Amino acid sequence: MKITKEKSDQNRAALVSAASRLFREKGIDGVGVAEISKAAGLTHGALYAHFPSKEALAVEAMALGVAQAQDKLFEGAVDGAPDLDAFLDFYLDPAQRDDYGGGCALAAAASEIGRQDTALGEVATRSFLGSVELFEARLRARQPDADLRPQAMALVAAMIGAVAMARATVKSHPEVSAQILQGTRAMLDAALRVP
Amino acid sequence: MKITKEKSDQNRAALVSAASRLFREKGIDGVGVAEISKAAGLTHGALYAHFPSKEALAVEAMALGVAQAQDKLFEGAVDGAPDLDAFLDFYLDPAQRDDYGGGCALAAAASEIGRQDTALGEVATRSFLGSVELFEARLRARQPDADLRPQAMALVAAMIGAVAMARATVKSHPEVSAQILQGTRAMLDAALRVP
DNA sequence: TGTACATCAGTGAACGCGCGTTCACTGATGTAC
DNA sequence: TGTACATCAGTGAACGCGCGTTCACTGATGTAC
Repeated sequence: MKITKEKSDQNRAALVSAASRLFREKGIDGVGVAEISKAAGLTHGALYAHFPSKEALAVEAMALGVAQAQDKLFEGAVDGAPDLDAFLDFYLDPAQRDDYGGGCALAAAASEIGRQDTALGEVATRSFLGSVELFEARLRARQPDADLRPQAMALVAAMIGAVAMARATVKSHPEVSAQILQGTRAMLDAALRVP
Repeated sequence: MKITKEKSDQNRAALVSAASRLFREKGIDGVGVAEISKAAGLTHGALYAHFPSKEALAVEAMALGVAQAQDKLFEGAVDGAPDLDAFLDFYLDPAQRDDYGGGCALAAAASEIGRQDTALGEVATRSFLGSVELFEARLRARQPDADLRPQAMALVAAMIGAVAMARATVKSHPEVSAQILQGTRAMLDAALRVP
């Protein structure tokens, strides 16, 4: 049966939201369209009224994850400048490591993105560069003239790699996992500290 | 038909080798037992004469990848001390980034390991800690007394994260991908340089 | 405002397909006498 | 050394299952008159 435009939009958003959470939790290959649709309170057929394919849904789901992360980043913003230290505290906390579904989409999908279609890599790169710019701005406070882009990229990649490796190690060696996060926090602190 | 013990051992090794390469290329969920068996010159039934499940094969395949990486590391060893700089050159080179099947298993599976069974995380952690020890030994040359473990862990995770993100970005933004590798190389150089 | 009807989001059965795993069978190997 | 036979790695058909996608159908919505 046909439903109101408003309800249809809600359903679409519910699909993207469920996909965003489930893809991060179980990986893109690890969850099917039936499970996503069910989580959104629909049947799988309805999914194809909104998206041409699972892949197209994955791209939108990744974009939502990115948008949510930016919202979180600018939550504690003062004068438009986000609180980078608070963000690092949040990002490198064991709670974020253990929250696949609500955590960082890049860390959750890091090694899968390169194997998926280019559109997903496009969205992932945009998200990555968003963080890089924040780091770069912070670095510029102590080295105003240098080309700080590659260094900022290295720091963001390090942060993402830390969460990915912390997740890979936590089941068998929880103390190693914790040390990865701590060591990375200290490394980023040293690199970003304004003297 | 029954075959010689020697041939059987060769077939088993061929299965592990093919699995190691294909899992890194396509992800563990992205390749089936039929494809692995075919690549090893066997049918899928034979796989179950050697391994109880696909998962058990994945653990051995990861262990092989780790062993190969260590062999590579100790190739250029002088007095038992591997050439860390040469290893970094190799690891952060675009060629390694583009060689999923022959490259680093941790970078290829980073975000998948945590979702798989603990046995795989165990092997991955062992590999990770192997590299951490090398980095730690190098760091100790300039700071003999400090607790350098967390810092060494952060550097190794940064290196793996760099390759994972370089792979995620290379299709849509090759210049970003290259800068991630360059920036990480420079960061590791600075951290490891003996004054 | 009331009526007739085209629209289309959502349903659920069905599609072909490939998955991981099982199993009866084959037949050369390797062993026991 | 020669013969009889148990072993077991490998084959290939078959298992049930879940996958992504399609499609005929439903029926409330929203529009045209």
